[in-house]
Amino acid sequence: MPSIQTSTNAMPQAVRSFSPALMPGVPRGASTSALKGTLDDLLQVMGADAADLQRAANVPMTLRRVHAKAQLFHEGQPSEAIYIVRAGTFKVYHTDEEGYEHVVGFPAQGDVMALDALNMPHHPTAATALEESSVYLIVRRDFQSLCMNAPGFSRALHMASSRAVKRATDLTHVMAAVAAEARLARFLLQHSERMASDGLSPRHFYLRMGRRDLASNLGVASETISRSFTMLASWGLLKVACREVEILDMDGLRACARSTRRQTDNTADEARAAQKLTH
Amino acid sequence: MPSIQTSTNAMPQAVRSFSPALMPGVPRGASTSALKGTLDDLLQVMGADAADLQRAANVPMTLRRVHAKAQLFHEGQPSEAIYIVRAGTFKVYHTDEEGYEHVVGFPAQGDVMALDALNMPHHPTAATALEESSVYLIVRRDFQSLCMNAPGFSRALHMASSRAVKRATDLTHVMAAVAAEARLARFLLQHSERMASDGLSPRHFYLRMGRRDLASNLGVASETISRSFTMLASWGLLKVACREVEILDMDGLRACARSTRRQTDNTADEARAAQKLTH
DNA sequence: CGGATACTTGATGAGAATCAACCCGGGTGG
DNA sequence: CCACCCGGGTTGATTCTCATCAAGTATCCG
Repeated sequence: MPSIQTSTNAMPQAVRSFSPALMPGVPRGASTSALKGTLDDLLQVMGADAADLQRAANVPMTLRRVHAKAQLFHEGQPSEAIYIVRAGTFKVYHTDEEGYEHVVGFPAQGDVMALDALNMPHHPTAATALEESSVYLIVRRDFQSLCMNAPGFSRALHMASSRAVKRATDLTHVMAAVAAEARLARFLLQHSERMASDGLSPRHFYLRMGRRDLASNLGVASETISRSFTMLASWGLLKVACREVEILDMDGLRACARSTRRQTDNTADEARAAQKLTH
Repeated sequence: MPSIQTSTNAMPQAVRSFSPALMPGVPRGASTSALKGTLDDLLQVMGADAADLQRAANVPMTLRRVHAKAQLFHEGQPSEAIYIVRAGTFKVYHTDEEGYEHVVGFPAQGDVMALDALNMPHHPTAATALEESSVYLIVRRDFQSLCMNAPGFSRALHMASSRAVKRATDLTHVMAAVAAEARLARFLLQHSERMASDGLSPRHFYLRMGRRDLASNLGVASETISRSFTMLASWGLLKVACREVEILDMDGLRACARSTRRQTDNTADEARAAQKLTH
């Protein structure tokens, strides 16, 4: 396993013991460590399988640090690279002609950004870091040669593309729910699954994005997100303190997320009943 | 340029002269022609650039015919292949636990299906043909060797993945619009652009999907789609006869699509005004 | 012709967008 | 140190769109 020294390298494994004061997490420790990356570390971050990993050469790769609230690339900028998140979280968004910005996703560790700009001259979206982050940067020229020479990279990229398509599709599933609480519930469940697959606690986590960005991502008003949070909390499904979320009743949350169409009386009671009996 | 004999091979170039009776298009002509495909034809369908095309070998590829309303793969089925649309149109959808089916997209010529199943054991979605169609089928084993040996294929696949991500993102943009007419307008505009990029008329086309599927894709009720169609038509933006759509005022339609937030009076008047002055 | 399916149109109720006020923590500057 | 502002978050009141139910029309297929 390759070792890399980066201040934002490892997520805190013990999530349940984080202190809210630490969470904004801007300059924890000295941020002066030089950033060095290797191809095999990149492949590992991307989730390549073992066969590809051991074939990977130990060539250096450029690892760029992105400060909180800094933007990695902006919309309309000529697209000359793709970015793989090494650590941290981003928000990818598109601002339409009226200035309204629609958040497309929140890429985190292992996600590839700007994939959609590969066959376009300009970026269709912008990306800003929600916290201290670092990304592998692969410019077009290196991209070509890597696909040719590094056997595992092309495969890993295909897999990452596959995940990206899956993610975007999942987002449409979230937005397909008409009820606001259902959308939020689906989002939280997806986030929970992602946490679990990253080896973190699936029931207790800290959201890196604000209500506004979350609302934009889910396609509702930010006030509605606020209300939905208090709704879910009042039903005993979760406990929420600003951006810190603890899921109390996973099955109840799933039941709430299931209701594609509106819950008139029966389905609402069913959801509440499900939450009652599991509790 | 490779030549392939398939009854559904070429889209009718003269779109403005199609007759509605022909459109359901079920068994137009003898459907007995043997299906043969080649790698370079596949690459051309996928939109590979010239450099890759001339390097492509003329190896045979399996081309599968899919009848209208037949399903190419169903949800939960073990994923063993990807599919590239050679001709026709599909609907890709996901049915949730309540039986409600959410249409994720309408892949057409050159689109790759089941990309999201590449890194999963089972298909997360199902696909059924909306008309007589044909697809290139690439099983996992061939997929691996193709990526290794055919230099252009891996590149073409990366480009196709890029487009797929872009498509999915665009869908979220469509669904982000709150007003139903805006969603429909955005969908029609995207469809128009796609028509144009396929060399067909961007102002006059025939929708292959029903209101129900369209509504599901856009995240609204089918009745609302119906109403939105009549709304847009009554504003003089387009002329619609069942599934045949003719865009009369492209700029007006764009103005309608722009309104992210609801149009109270002024924006509605603006849209109508824009439509007036262009007409 | 009968049944089914697709599409349209109408009436009604409910949920959410919008406007607005308020609370709170953190930063800034006096 | 306090006053102040500011952005983020919560909550309330009101308007309005859309989902839903329902009925009607048209079209296709057997």
